[in-house]
Amino acid sequence: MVAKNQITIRRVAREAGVSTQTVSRVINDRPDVAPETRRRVQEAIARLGYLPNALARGLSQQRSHTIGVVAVAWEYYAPMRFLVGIEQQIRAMGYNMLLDLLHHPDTENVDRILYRLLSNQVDGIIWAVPEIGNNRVWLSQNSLSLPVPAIYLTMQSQPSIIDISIDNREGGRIATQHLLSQGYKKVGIITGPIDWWEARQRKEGWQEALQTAGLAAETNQVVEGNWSANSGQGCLLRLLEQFPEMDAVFAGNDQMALGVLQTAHQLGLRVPEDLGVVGFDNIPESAYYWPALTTVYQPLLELGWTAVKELAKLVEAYYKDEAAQESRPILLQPELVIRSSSKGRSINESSMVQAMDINL
Amino acid sequence: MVAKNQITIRRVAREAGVSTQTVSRVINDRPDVAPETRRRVQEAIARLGYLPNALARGLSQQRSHTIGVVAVAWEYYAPMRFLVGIEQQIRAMGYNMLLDLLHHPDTENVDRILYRLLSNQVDGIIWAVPEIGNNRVWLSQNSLSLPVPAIYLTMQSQPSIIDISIDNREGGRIATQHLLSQGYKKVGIITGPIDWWEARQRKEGWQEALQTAGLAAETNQVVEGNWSANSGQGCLLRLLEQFPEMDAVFAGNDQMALGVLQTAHQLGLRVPEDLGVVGFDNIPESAYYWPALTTVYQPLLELGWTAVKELAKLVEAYYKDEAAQESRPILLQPELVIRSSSKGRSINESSMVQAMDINL
DNA sequence: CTGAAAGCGCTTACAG
DNA sequence: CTGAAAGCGCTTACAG
Repeated sequence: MVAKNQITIRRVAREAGVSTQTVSRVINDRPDVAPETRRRVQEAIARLGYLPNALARGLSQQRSHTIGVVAVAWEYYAPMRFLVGIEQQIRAMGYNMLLDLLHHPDTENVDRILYRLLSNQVDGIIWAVPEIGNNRVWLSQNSLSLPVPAIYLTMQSQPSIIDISIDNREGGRIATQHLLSQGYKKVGIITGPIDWWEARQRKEGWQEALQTAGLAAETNQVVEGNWSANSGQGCLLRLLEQFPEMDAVFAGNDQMALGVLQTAHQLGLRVPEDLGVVGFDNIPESAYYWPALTTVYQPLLELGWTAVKELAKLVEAYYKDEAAQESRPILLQPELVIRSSSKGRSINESSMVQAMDINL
Repeated sequence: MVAKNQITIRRVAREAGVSTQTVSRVINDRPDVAPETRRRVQEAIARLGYLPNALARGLSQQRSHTIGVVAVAWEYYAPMRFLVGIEQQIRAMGYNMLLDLLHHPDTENVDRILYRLLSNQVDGIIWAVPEIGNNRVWLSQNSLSLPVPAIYLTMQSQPSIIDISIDNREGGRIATQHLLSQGYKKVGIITGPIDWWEARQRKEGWQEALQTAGLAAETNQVVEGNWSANSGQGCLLRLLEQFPEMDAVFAGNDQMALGVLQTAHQLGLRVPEDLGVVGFDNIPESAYYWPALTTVYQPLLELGWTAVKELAKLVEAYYKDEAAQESRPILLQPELVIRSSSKGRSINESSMVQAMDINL
């Protein structure tokens, strides 16, 4: 073992002429230390550049002040965005963040991840992985035996599990209703992969809006994409084929909407005059698509913040041995962002001018 | 303290009828254990669901097997992308990843971050923060006293510091040279914020390409953006004003190039006939811009992988007390991705058909 | 091949 | 207000 020459608490104690537990009291800001003693200790700490060993502290305190975060290693905007929110809040609350990324969130084995997290004695876990197919089954088998508090993001609520999600159903509903309010009548949908909970929810919202308006929501109006811009292209072509009278389309995310816009150009379809388009996510670039994209904003940072705050409550209760308070699923509300791509079938100004109004 | 009822090594030892150090030998896969003993121990571990306490192990081994990663909390593609690469490799090599995100990478105080990382006894640090303004000065004051190995990403090389970067200068050069090879002669540039090292490097590459071709690279051909699509819009307008004869523009990233494309549409400028456009990054959506964007691919995942591998070498050498091997800066090469936005001033087919060839 | 003992660097009752 | 001692759960020479 290489001597790191790390300064220990013992060294500080000797330097300040006090016992180690007095140094410990000062470090942990306890009140029961004489002012003069405290000063001497602080001075010794500063002079020696003492850095408390968090491993030792964690071992003796039986907690690490570390939160384990499991997220998805994808290049899409949303997962990365709420990861940032999570990190911000973890930082603000003084915890450390141990990060694991899943590369195959639909199938990846969860045990290995939990093993590492628990082995590192995390105080709690945030499972920021969207529900896809059966990737929640381990929960019903395991969750009760998870020895630390956990919060789950983006999933169908289950009994005795605390989850936080964006209200995707409502998002799909307001997106579709907006199209209807602009005079579009035949609204198709390009869903995300339908084994994703979020994709299904957005589709249900679309359906609800159409049915409320007394309009059809048939299977020929639906095509399933895979979130990529590329799939948006193919999906629009298929949709036009099986639903030729379509005058508007709701795409399950902004990337697919981008594919739709490009393909519309290629086909000579004018957006929004011939085809209204609405996306989902409000990625920063969507305001600069051509035409600027109407889309649904998700409070992703807030999602991350909320997750950490809720988890922290559970963790503190856990260590104080309080009864776990009644904690129920939280649903954050999305908001419609109206831009040029959905300006209706009959407008006077050219969409160009509108876009310039908005973006320049 | 709440009893977590955690199974300890002592409990396993009792269960298997051996000493704790024999259990330890089995856990750490040491050869000197009798087969039958090993079996009994493994069986006890499985039966009890024993999970080694990484904190205790770290404390006694004087190392945590954890790598501290400091990155930038931005929504841009590149920083998030190499973060994924870093995570993959950290995982593959069996380390844990302690993550800190900077929200103001240009000014943020570094001490607080280092304090937390070192306090957690990280084996090494990856500083995945781009060089901006003076945000490297702390290095010259501190680096020699950093008690653990560190690797820096995306910065101007400095003596006795190991850094890994994409060759941004070369990227700028091939982007510009490509425009020239397509027949464009008056190439403007929209740089990123010029206090960013990457922005300066890309600009130097642009300059070099023009000068090599015997063309001018004057200040009126240069405008400084801020990486956002929004700034791409304003920058194009300014550029057209101060450099009216411009027939092509090299944008410092894809988002700004997107702003250029949209503004060109709004002004009635045809891309690529009236204006060639090249971006930088090759974000996934860039293939679906209108027209599809020519851009420069950066091996970002590889950047992350390489950083971790190099750091691991240093860490292992450090713990074996070997001399730190000669380790010098690494420069990864970018690649040009040719699409429709730079197809030259005089082409026969419409750009629409070309785009369809490529994307559909 | 196996185990008793000491040690990693902290914190925690407990006593004064 | 302060300190001696024990303990957190592992691993490491050392001895046999």
